[in-house]
Amino acid sequence: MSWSRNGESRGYHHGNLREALMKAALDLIAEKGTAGATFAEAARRAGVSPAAPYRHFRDRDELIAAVAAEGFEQFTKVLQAGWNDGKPAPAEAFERMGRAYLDFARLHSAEYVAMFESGLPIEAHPALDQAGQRAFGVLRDAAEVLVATMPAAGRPPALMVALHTWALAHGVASLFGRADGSRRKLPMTPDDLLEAAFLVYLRGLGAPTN
Amino acid sequence: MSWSRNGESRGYHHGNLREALMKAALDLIAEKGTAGATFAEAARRAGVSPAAPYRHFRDRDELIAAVAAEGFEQFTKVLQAGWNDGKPAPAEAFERMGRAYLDFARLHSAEYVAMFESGLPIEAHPALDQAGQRAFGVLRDAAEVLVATMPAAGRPPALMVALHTWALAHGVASLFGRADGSRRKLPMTPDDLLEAAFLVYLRGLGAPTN
DNA sequence: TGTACATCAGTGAACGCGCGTTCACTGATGTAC
DNA sequence: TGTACATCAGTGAACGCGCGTTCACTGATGTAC
Repeated sequence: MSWSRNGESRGYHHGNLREALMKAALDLIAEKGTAGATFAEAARRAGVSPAAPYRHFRDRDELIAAVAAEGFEQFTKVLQAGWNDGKPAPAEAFERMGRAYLDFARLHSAEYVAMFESGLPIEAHPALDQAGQRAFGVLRDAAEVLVATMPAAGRPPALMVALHTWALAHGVASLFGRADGSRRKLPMTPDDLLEAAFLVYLRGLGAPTN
Repeated sequence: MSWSRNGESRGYHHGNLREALMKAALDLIAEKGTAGATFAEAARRAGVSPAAPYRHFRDRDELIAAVAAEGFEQFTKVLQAGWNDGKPAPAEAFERMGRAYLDFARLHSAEYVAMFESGLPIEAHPALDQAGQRAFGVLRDAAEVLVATMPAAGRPPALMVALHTWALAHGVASLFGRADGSRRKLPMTPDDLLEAAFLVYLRGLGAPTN
């Protein structure tokens, strides 16, 4: 590589500026929230002049949108890994996916904020919208499989189950799963809280809870 | 009153500046998000010089915190009204409280944003923290009553039920209940989605669902 | 293999803007006597 | 009832700051021949 990791010396070209700006934006979100992620400061952290980011992003929103979109890509993989094709049993895999959801929100809270609280108008960022829908697709497909294990009579709509799951996981993550100071105190771990909620919910659906 | 509603003419003293600034902050949050609510712009909208707000709030955060705290006060009342002392039956009242939750999030979305997404460190604003805990107290008390209607064997902890309810309602509200452009599309109303989730959840708890 | 040239990524200086904040001030209100 | 005075809420001008954005530029890289 032509640039040093410590930023001590690098050539005229950064070589990796796009990624460096996204990384800086994530750090800024983690430190100061979504409003603290400015173009100028991201450039400064990347060790580059304030005009340089314009070679890679049209404006600040596009940078945040790129960060959020990449967050959704990772999120999709994390959910897929948790679900693991529903093995060994759909109900168990579904819960494991829920824990994977929370892990992501906790370990990648800056990405999570960019994805869900950036306030970007999704119409203006179709790539972001699609990335988000791919992530939700994992949830929905898992819900299809889960629902199919249930008795045909009174089988609930898979889409509804997927939406309920998402709402529950998102609610737990954003109320209690924050790493920053705005998190609410809790007498149990967010994981345990979500797992318990899933168990109750699945029982309510009439699902086999292994 | 000594000040006209249209701002056309008023005396040297505004007479109502504190409230006017809070109202302006809410409008700004609704229009541009939490970051768009600046001290200067709030002063401008209240028809007052940029130095005037300092007579009422130490800084911008204190203004937002005041807005959020008042939001929690209203929220508490709305939840209490929905719950209505658990009448006529706890399960029914509990769902009604859930709808009240969503109504609040939809009809007072700027307050809701200030309450849950302002990024204010709660330690720094104890009054805000307390207001939030009073709101949660309504939920917790309702959960106590609801749980008490269930068979003593296998009765779930009320606190857990309250937290699950909060997470579910917050998840639905913040993913699907927004009035602004960042809301996700949904093939049903958020109210219906939440109500269905409650029904499933309560069934899972073994609650009598009237 | 070398050279000329096009392309590209980053420079650095400059600008206008809105924000936060301070300051000495002034007009209005209320109260003591 | 009137007057003097203290208190308070808002003024307006000023400042420094960081951000977003533009601009002509320059150093580096890659490629055609």
